[in-house]
Amino acid sequence: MTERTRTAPRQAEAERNDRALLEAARRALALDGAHASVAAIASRAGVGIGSLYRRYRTKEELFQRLCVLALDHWIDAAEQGLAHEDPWAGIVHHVSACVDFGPGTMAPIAGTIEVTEEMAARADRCDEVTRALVSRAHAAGVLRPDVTATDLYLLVEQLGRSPLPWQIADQGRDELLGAATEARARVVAIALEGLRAGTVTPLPGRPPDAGLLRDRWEPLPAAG
Amino acid sequence: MTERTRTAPRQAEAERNDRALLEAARRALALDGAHASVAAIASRAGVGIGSLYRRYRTKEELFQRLCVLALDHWIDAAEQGLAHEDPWAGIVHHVSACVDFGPGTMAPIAGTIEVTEEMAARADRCDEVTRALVSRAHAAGVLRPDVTATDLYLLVEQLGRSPLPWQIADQGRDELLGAATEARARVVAIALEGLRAGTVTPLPGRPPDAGLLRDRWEPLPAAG
DNA sequence: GAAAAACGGAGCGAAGCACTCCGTTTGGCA
DNA sequence: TGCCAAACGGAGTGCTTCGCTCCGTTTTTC
Repeated sequence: MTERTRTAPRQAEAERNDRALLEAARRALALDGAHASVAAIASRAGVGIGSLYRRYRTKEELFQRLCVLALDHWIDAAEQGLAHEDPWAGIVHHVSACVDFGPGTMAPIAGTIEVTEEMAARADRCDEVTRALVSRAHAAGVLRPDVTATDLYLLVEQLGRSPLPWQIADQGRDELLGAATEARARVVAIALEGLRAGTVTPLPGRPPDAGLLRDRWEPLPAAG
Repeated sequence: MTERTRTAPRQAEAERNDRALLEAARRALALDGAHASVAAIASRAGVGIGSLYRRYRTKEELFQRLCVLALDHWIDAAEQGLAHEDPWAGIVHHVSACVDFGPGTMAPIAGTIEVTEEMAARADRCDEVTRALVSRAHAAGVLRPDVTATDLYLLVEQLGRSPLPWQIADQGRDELLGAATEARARVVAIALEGLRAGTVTPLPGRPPDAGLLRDRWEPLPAAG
């Protein structure tokens, strides 16, 4: 098959624009949460509003797509972690990769958009793969035994919500961007160290229920 | 002086309202960042908009007051930490107390309000007292030596930005609120464990510059 | 029962929102 | 070279939400 994968230049631009849009949406969401506006996203991506709406029929559709990508990223990071021979290195890889993408960024829009089947399926797979990562590390004795997969999720969500790098980028203080990213990496390293086995102080309270993370996404039953 | 501190009932209500306003503002800021609206704050506090504006001439003034309170809280927590005999317990107390109040909540409005002298003075004192807490722990050998005061600040800011409890409260899922708070405490405990001396992996990169935290608050020099 | 003080919220002009519509630009092809 | 389809950017639209003012009401005091 001598299939020519020649991409038309206009089509290539469209693809670049799509990537820029999703990246911009991710940043806007990290900075402004649920109040992120389509105008801000398009402008940040260097793309006209018209082009945004040619690709996504509504703002909600764009956000849903972004959620799918974030979940995919999470799954990939976990699978790559499982591919590591060293279970501890697997955890480290997973957490670091997730924090960089920032799945916690999606949390603020929980409950404001409809959960598609695509999203739900990805979320299930997330649970699966994360639990596998955690139990392998538990079995190897490298992860503190009282940490659950839900604990890990919350930690990653928390660490990924650092607005500092994006805030600095948004303010145009580019000379500080490297320093901000480095600083965040240090915080992640500290937290990772706290996950290691061999600690003395047990975690407080009961292990968190996984439903805690899911329920946010369901529409509210009724108003009081 | 037999000064009668009898408080008029109407004056007591005013005080209660003020407290409710500040608490509501804190929550609104945690949930909506810089987009938090005065209407939402007043409504959440169960107070009329008119009453809000009788106490604070502008939204900015309210936020400035809130920043002062947050900085005071930070300072108090550090001083109480220093009062502990055990340097490690001091760190733990400081971090836990700060996360509960959530000074990281103020980060999103950095650069959108003018920094008053009151705020600047408090910020200086914060630096001072935090550095004291950290160096005492370093001297005692209980805090990992490569952690700086700025690292600690970033960690606390990060941990304090957990939106989960407030998000759940906002959605009216009160039955989950306790679980959410407990879950957050576990994450904090994990991070604290990572601060302990005796860890093997050194922190990546160079120690962060303190200016990283300050520059956000200064108005931008000019638009590109 | 009148003055003072604190209250809640309707209303205002301005700003911001999601989204539509359309004139322009670009590359492929006869 | 001229024409068409495709992708483009952004002004315009109706509507919501914003910060804030203004005012009628309620409560306390004397």
